[in-house]
Amino acid sequence: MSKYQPQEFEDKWYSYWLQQQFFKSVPDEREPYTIVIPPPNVTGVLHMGHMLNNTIQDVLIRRARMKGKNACWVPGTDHASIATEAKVVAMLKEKGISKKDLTRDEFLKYAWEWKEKYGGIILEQLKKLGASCDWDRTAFTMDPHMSEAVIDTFIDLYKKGWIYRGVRMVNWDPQGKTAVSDEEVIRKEVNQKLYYINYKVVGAESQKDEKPQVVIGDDEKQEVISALQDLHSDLQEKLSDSPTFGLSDFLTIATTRPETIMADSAICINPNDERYTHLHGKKVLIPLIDREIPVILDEYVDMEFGTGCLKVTPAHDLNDYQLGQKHNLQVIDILNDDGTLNESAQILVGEDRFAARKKIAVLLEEAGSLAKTEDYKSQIGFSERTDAVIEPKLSMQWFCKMAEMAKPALDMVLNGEVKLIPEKFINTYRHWMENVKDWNISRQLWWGQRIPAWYNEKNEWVVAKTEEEAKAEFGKAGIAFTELRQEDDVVDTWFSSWLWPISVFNGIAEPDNEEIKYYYPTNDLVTAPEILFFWVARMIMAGIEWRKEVPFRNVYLTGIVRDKLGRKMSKSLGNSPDPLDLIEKYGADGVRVGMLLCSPAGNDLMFDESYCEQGRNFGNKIWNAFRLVKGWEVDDSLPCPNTTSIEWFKSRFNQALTEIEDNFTQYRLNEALMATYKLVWDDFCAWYLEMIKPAYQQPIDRQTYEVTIRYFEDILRILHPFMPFTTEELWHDDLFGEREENDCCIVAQMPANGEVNTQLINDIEVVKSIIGQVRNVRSKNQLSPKESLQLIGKINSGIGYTNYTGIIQKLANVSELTFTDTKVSGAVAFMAYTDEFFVPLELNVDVEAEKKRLEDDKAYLTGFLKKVNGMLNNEKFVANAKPEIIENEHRKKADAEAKLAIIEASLASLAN
RNA sequence: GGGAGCAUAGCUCAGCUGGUUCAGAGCAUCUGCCUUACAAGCAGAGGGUCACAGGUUCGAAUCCUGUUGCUCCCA
Repeated sequence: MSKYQPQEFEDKWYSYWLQQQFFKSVPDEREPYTIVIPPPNVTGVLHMGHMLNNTIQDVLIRRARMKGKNACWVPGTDHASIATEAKVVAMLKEKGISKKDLTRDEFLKYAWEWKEKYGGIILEQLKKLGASCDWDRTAFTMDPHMSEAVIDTFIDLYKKGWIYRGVRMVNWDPQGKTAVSDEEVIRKEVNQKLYYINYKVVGAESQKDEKPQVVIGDDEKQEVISALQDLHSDLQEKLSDSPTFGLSDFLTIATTRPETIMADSAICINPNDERYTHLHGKKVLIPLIDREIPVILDEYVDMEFGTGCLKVTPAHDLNDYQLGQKHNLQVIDILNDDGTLNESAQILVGEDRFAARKKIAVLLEEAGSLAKTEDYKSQIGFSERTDAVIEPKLSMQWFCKMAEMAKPALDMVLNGEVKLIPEKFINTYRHWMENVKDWNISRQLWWGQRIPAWYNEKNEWVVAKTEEEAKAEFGKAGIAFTELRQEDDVVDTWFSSWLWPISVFNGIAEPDNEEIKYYYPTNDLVTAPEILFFWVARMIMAGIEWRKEVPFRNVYLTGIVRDKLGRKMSKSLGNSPDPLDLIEKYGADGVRVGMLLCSPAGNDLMFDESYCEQGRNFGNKIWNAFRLVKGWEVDDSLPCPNTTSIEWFKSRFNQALTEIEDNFTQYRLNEALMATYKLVWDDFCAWYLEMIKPAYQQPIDRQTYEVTIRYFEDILRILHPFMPFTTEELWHDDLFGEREENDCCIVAQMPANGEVNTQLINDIEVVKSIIGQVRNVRSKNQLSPKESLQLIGKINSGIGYTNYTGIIQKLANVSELTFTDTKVSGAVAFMAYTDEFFVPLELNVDVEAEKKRLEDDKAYLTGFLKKVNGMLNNEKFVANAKPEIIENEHRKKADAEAKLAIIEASLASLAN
């Protein structure tokens, strides 16, 4: 056997598993265990987030398979309408083809070609990781039956009155030329400028020097009046710096978007704003285009912000839109779908919104209407898909009502039908579900499921699955038509992926089919918290709506993969390693282990390549342990000297098994892995193998050999979910004898729980401590490990050392272990538990150092005892603490007193 | 601005509903070893006022309040 080179056997075993159809699942008598993959974007390539996510899913699915469940992991991709359409448009552009010149069908043909060519890349990459998906089930959100489910559910919701159509302010992506949902808008803080712009007040040529008209008939109030007039003058003076107040024939607004002034419908001020009472009922002129707009009053305006005058642009701002609705303002849309200015703007027509912003600032400056500019930071929305700045835009869209569906979906999480792991996400979930807004489901794209709505020439419309049915609907309603036109928009991709756990089993069209009944609800969903609302919440809604049952029992929310500096790994930052390079470098098993080592559930993980290195080193350790065992010759005439070691490891193994099981139950995969890691590395390799290992080139007895091979096989089983390739490779070594074609680690049964001899485990802990201390004596006295020592024990505990002398002698290199009832003088002494041990050395023992060590121990124990006694003498403690805790304190006291007595005795003997 | 969460060794994290002198694991670091399974290793060692300040309690990393710092979500 050669060095550990995992790359040499990974592909071989993956092909073998495929060939043996081990990933394939068909309904049978066994209990199902099902995971549907969060379908990666069809345009995507594997990134570290996928690596983490799919490693976890594969660990879960492999473990379930080995526990005798019918494990089914359904893979697939989603069609990612915006991202894919953008890719296809870009590809066509390179070929010199413009989307505008294509018909819908022609475009879709190109899109499908693109999808067939590139759409499967990410799934191929998952195979490198070892993902044991049932590839025969690979689904795509635009597969015919998946699309049909989307259309059917659309119609169903429409009939329930939960889908409606209306003009709304939507998040417009001018680059993707489509609306996107609120959840697809990413807010970022951006440095901007705040432009202060003067609007001329109509019919207010020269109020500047006028004193306020005060009409009071009472002469006696004259004093008050002149005082008021003085106050006014003072104010004028004080505020003369401010453009707002200097000229009462202008008002000044502050805006970050000067290019939209041509779309203004009003200026709004707060009625309580005393600075502006003179403007009530007035009209102003928009600079540059001189269109007259009213000044309106609304308490919505924040008097503190800017100048307190708000330009109202209903077509281009959500809040302004609402204000406009309230005050019946005109809506003037000056932007084209691509973000350029249209004819309604009158000026700068055809310019891009950002170019227009710069130019209009110059124009305003020249016209003397720009009072000043200031730097300003604010939150701007960006499209998740194209990163274009989102433009609030009014348009006709399709919406799905959420309130009715949100309620039961919330309840299912609150009552534990669906568990979120970690639980902290329940709060976030609840908050969102209680404040859920209607879902804009239409997208102005071609790639996706086309909305099944049909229009006649007058734009009257019906919702129907086919044109024929639509015609029938028109007929039924008695509405005339000559020709029907289908809605151009498609539905949001999430409107198909929310059906994913149902539609991959064709559960919408055939709700009673065998597969959906067997596999649904699925068991675990593993996904990122970012899409808790986008996707998870909506899948729960859809599940309840169409299956009357939640789609999964547990949602394991992974963290975000960040780099060492805590930055999210992303392509644009270039701080993400290529997962395939990592696999090449450390092996798939090493990367899998590396990912899991640093991924506590729900917390972000600070990924570093060194974790993969640790994973690879672990693989190497296992590999070499195997080489050791493989190299042994068996001599059948030898008796078995290792019964204690053999029994000890069995107990330790069973103990660890429980611990691992427990960690899995709580989805603490990193801890399950660490428990496995320590069992294998520390207990098996460092202790057990060392205990039983025959001397160099010596044979081993039959019994130890056979047992150890069985242990090794069990170890491969528990390691398999984490390290599938290495374990499968070793599984097939002829050390284990001939194996049937389908006898593979991947389908082996997980070891069952067994008995744990706690006494033995505790004893061995003491034995380990003895071994450690003998080694210490050696290194402190600069003795070679090869030099064997004598060891004498004075046993005060009840531990029966006869079973352990062999182990101690072997691992501590002790030539002779004897026992005595009296202290041994002139030897190095140490304690293990309450037993004393002496190592007689040729050289002089440093009595002073020995004394100091004992004094230190004594001081420690005295302090310890003092504390324990303090507690036991404290009436309140005895009165309040639980009995078992008090009992424990008594035991601590007894232990400490026993040790102390021994130390005292040692000190006394040293004094002689 | 509203809400949630986090703060423990150089790093990544355990530490459950207070109770061993409770402060722990892995990695990293340091020291000594190429001891024929493994230097991708072996044998040892060091390292923390559990963010800060109060409080509750016989007892606080753990519960409460405030402060600071960071993160996320929503507006």
